[in-house]
Amino acid sequence: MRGYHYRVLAALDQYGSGSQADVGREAGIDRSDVVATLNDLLARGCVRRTPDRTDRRRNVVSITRRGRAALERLDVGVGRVQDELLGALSASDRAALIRLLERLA
Amino acid sequence: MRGYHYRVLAALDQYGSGSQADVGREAGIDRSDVVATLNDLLARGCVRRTPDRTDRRRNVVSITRRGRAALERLDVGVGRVQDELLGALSASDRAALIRLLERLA
DNA sequence: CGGATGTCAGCGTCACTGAGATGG
DNA sequence: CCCATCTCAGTGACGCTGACATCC
Repeated sequence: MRGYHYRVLAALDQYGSGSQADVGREAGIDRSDVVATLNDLLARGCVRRTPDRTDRRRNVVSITRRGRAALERLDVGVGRVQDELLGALSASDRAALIRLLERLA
Repeated sequence: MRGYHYRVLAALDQYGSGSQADVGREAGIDRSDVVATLNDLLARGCVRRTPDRTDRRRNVVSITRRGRAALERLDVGVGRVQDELLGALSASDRAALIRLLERLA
């Protein structure tokens, strides 16, 4: 899986089901790229895509049990990489860096 | 111009002339990509590429007057973008962020 | 011989644009 | 009518790999 898959799964986990456009906005991914990413995740059984009957333009996307399990594994990996990347920093330095970056964001 | 062009010009300005492999190492760019980047810069008259007579495997790359002028214009633009990006931070916050990032690097 | 250099072709990822069809 | 949504095709930038010929 790539960054796009991780971001989509994380967005679905955090914000719950939504239209593809919603997912794109939450994950910071262009609508065009959401399509292909969801196709991949669908092939892996990580998400569901069901037409919205109240608004026939939309698909409602939701995360599956497999998707949640995959997300947990990815979180572990991301945490490990993050610890390695930030290994040179103390806990308070790490917090300071995150605070500064959040202000930029 | 793209990031690669900027990084090559900046490396030549900082470290002086060198082989293409040197430039790549200084700018953090793969040897393969250095070739195409130098071709572009050559077409713009920003660099020179001359065979090294003491080591016939090498080309010696150096920055031209045009290249230095281009680099100065790019520096201005980068500075403006940087000020905009970091606008939310005080001077001391900015210094703190840079120090933390340098430790990661 | 091992190792460095320059070059080329190709691939994967992220990010964006433009267009079209459908529907609110 | 305007606007949102989903989809597709294409492009650019960055970064990397593998291969090859050449030369130290």
